[in-house]
Amino acid sequence: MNFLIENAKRAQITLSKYVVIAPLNISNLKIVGGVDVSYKKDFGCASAVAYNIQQDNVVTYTIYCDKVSIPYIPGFLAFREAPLIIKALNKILSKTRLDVLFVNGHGLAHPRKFGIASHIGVVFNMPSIGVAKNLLYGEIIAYGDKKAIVVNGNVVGYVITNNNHKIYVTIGHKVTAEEAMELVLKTWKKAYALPEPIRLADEISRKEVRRLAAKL
DNA sequence: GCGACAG
DNA sequence: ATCTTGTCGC
Repeated sequence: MNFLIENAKRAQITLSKYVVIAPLNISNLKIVGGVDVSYKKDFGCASAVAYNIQQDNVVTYTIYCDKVSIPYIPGFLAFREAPLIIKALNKILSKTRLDVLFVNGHGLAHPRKFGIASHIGVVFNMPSIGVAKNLLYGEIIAYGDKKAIVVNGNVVGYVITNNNHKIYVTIGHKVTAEEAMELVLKTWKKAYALPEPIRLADEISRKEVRRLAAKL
């Protein structure tokens, strides 16, 4: 089966209508999830991590690996990674609840306002936030001491810095741009390039890919 | 046509 | 994202 970009575009445009931008009320949040995928050629491993932000520790985590058939195409990352992420998420949701999910990539800072963070959030009807190391779409506008990520005149997220590290935080689903930024700042340790839930998912998925690749 | 381009 | 060991530096 071939991957048809025109069909994928229509799917994104249609699904983007289901994205909700609303306050999450992050003050009492406890379990923050993080997901990421690592690869070895066309073999990928997704990891989902549940992180307790009140106790600063990992509650549990899951892994799901499989061959991937769709290549990385800018603007269509979700079609490559979502199949693995969905499996890892279903596994972790059978063990714990997640109050919000951090996804490695963008949410509304996307040509069709439907980056992978929004995609996963809508599919699971769960609050989600995009965390990316590079910009895909949108412009950066400084407002005082903050740098907003703007798409079609709307602030969809913020650029935040930590030592030498810079990350782009955007609305995925069921959260506001300000809350997304606050929540990421709250889980971002100074020594690392990414907030804990995603940093750990990245570390676990990468180790798993290497472990399995060594057995081949 | 040219340049940009999450992971 | 990944290819890739040890090594230079804070």
